[in-house]
Amino acid sequence: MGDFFGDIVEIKIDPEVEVALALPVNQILTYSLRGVDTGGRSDAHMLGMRVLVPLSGRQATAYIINILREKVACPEGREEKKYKIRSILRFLDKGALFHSNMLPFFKWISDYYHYPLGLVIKSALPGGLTQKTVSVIKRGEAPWDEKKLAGLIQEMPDWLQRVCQLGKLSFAESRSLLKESKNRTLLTKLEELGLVQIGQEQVGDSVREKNEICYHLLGLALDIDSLQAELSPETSQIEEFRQSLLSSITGKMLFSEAKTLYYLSYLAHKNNSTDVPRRDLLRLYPGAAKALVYLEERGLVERFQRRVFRNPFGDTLPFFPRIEELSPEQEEACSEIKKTIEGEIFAPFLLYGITGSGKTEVYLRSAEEAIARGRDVLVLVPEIALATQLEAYFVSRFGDLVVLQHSGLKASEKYDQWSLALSGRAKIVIGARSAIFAPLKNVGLILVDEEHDGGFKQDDSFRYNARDLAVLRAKYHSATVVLGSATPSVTSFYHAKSGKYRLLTMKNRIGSRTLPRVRVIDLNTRDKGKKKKGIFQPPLQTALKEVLAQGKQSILLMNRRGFSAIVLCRDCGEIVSCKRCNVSLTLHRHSKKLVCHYCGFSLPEATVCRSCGGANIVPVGFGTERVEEEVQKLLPEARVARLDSDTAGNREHFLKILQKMRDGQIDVLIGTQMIAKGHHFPGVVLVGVVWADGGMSLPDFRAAEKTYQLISQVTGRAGRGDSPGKVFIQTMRPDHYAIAFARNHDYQAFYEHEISLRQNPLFPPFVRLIAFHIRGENEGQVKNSAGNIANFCRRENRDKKLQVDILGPAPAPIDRIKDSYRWQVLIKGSCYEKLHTLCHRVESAGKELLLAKITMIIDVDPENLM
DNA sequence: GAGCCACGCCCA
DNA sequence: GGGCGTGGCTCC
Repeated sequence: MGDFFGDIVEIKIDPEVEVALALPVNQILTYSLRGVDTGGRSDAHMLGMRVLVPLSGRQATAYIINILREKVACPEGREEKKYKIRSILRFLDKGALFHSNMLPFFKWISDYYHYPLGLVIKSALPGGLTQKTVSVIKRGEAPWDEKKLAGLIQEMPDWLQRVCQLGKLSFAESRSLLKESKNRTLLTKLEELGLVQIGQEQVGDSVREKNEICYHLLGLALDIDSLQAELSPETSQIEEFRQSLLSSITGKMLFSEAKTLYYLSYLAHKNNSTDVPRRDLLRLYPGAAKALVYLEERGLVERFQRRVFRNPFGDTLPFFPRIEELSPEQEEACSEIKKTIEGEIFAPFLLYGITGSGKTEVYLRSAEEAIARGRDVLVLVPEIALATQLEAYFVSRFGDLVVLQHSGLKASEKYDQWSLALSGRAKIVIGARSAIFAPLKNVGLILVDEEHDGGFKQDDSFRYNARDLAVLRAKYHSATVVLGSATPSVTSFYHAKSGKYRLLTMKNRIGSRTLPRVRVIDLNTRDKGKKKKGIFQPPLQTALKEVLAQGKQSILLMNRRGFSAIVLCRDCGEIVSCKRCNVSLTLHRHSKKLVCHYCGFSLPEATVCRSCGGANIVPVGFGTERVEEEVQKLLPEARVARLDSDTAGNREHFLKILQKMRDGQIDVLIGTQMIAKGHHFPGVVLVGVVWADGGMSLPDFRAAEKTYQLISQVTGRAGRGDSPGKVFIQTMRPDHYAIAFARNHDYQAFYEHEISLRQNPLFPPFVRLIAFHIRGENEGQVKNSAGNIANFCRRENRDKKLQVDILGPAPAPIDRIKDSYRWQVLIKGSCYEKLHTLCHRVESAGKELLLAKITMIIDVDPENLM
C-alpha cells in the first residue's frame, strides 16, 4: 500500500487549528499550536474555544472551528500554501464557549444570511468577550521640537498638541485619526522623527466572572446542633459560647475569634450552607477581618473563592401555581407534543390558540416533559416585556433551572446567565431573539411565543429571523419546536396547512369567558362640516365613561408615539421635516420638541418654518401623547398612564406600570403596540383602537396581515377577567378585509383571503424574497449602484436560467435616513437554491457593481422594506 | 476591521 | 517625476 501511494506520505506535524475571526472576514484562517500552552486539552475540548491570534501586526479574537491534527502531504506542487502559518497567541478561556453541535448550525446561518461565520458566532455569545489590540497615538522618545514640526506643517492640529501634553490619545480618537489618510502620512513622518509613536494596546474582556471569598469551619467539633436553637445575632451568649469552645480546642480563644466563629455558625445555619461569604460576615461583625486571619492560621476556618452568578430576576416575581385541570384542547395539544418529545424526533408544531385559550400552560407542560426527559428548553418571545410575563410562570414551576437572556439585562448579568446555561446548571433559557443562540447542549424543546411577531427578525447588519432559526435549530437537535400564536403568520399557517408543520388548534377560551364584542366605528361619517370634536367618537366616549363609572379598566391603542403625526406651517403649508431624513417630524409635547423617529434629530417646539420663516407651526394628526391629553379632558378624574417607547425606555418604569395596571391602580392605559401583546390584565373590559388605519397603507405586502394581528392582539386584552369585554375600532376603512375579519375574530377567513392575494403577484409563502439594500450619501451614486445590481441580476438570471424575479431598482419608501440615501433591489423566486445562487453571485460581484462608498446589505427573508 | 500597497491624480 | 489621497486586497 505504501508503494502504491508512493508520493503521499502521512506525516505528523504540529497541530493546526482553523479559526473564524470575530471580524467581518469571510475566510477561515489556519493557525498553528506550535509553542502554545494548550493546557493538555484534547482536540474535542479545543473546538469552540476563543483564542487570541496575530493578524497582520495586530491581535484579534477568533473561535476555533476545526482542528487539523494529522496531515497528508499533498502531491507535488498542488495546494502549496502561499502563506506562513503563525501560532495562536493564547487561549482566552478555560473552556469552549459553544458546544460543538452548534457548529453546523452556525455554518448554515452564515451561508443562508450571507454573514461572516465569525460574526455569527460573536453574536451568539454575550457581549464584551472580544479581546484585541488597538493602535494608540503616543508621544515619541525624541524631545518635542517645534522647529522640526514647523518644517512639516504650517499649523499644528489640536490633537497633536494634546499628544504632546497628555502623552497619548484615547482609543477612539486615535482610531478616527488613523482612519484619515492625510493624518496617516503626517504621522509616519512624525514617527520617523521620533516625535510620536503609534503603539499597540491590549483591550481585554469587559465582562468577567465574579467571585467572592467564603469561609467555612474546619476541624472544629462544634456541636452545632445543640447551639443552633440558641444561635441569634444577639451577642449576649458569646462569652458562654467561647467557654464551650475552649474545651474542644488547644490553646486560647480570643473573644473576637469566638465571636467570629459564632457568627460564622449563625450565618451558615441561617443560609443553610456551610460556606459563608466574607462580605456577609463582615457586615455583621467588622472585627471578623482580623480574627479570620488568626483562625485561618490556626486551621480553624478555611478560606476559598466561589463563583457567584449575578441575577437579573427581580425579587417581586409573582408566583403562579400549577394548574391541575386542563381544558380538552389543552390536553390534546399537550399529548401531541409529549409524543414527539418522547420520540426525540424533529417535530415542528404550530399552536394556533386564540387569546385566553391557555397556550402558556401548554408551554409549561411541554417544558416539564422535556425536562423530565433530561433535555433542555428554549423559550423565545418577541420582546422583553413578554419575557417578563413568561419568566414568572417558568420560574414558579422550574425555579433556578431558568435563566434569562435579553437586552434588558446588564452585561454582567447576561454573561452570568449565559454561563449557567453553558455549564448545564440551567436547563431553560427564556429570552428575546438572540436567545436562539443560547448555549444549551441538549435542546429537546423550543417554544416560540407570538411567532407571528416581527420582533423575531433582527433588522441590523445580521438580519436573521429567530423564529425561522428555531425551526432549524430544532432540526439539528432532533427536537420539538412549538410556534404559538393567536394570529399565526400567514407563512406559518400555510406551512401548517400544507403539512410541513403540525397544526394544533385551541379555539375556546378557558372557563366561560367569551370573546369580546367588537364594534367598528366609521370615521368617514363623523360630523361633517361641524368643528372637529376630538379623537374619540361618541360611542367610544360613552363607553369610556361607563367603564370608569363601573370601576373597570380600559386600554386605548394608538400606534404612533408623540403628540402629532406631522407638524406643518400654516402659512405656506410646508411639512416640517427632518434635516437628515426624508420624514416629517413629530411633536413631543412632553419634551417640548419636534422629533425625528428615525434619527433622533430634534428641534424646539417653538420653531420657525424653514421654507417661509413663519412661526405659525401647528401639529396635525395624533399620537399617544395627544390621546392621553384627550382622555384627561374627557375623564378628568381617571388615573391615566401611557406606555410607548418614550415612557418604556426605562425597564423599571415599564414593569411598574404593568404591575399597577394588573393591580387596578390605572383606569385607562394608552399605548402603542407594546400594550397589545400577551399581557394579562383581568380588570380590562374595554379596548379602543383609536385609529386602525396607520399600518394599512404602508407599501408592504404584509400590511394587512400586521393590521389584522395588531387588532386581534389588542382585542384579546378585553374581557380576560370575569366581565365580558367590549372593543371599539375607529377606522377610515371599515370595509377593509383586515378589519372586517378581525371584528368577527375570523382568522381562518382572513387567512384564506390573504393567501389568495399572495398568489398574484406571487409573495411569500409562495416565493422567497431577498432584498439588497443599497445605501450611501450620494444620491446619484446610490441610484446607479442599485441599477448595476439590478442589471447584473437580470443578466445572470437570463444567462443561467435561474427563474428568479427581479424587482427594482427602486428608492426605499423612506428614501433618506441619517443623510444616507436608500435604494433597493428585490429578488424573489420559489426555488431557494437558485435564489441563493444569485445572491452569492451578487455578493462576489458586489465590489464591481457598487460605486465608491456605497454599501450593500443583503436581507434574506426581509420583513421591513421601509 | 485595519494596515498596506498599488494606482491615479495633480502639479512641477 | 514626485507627492499625496483613495480604494481595494488581504490577513493564516
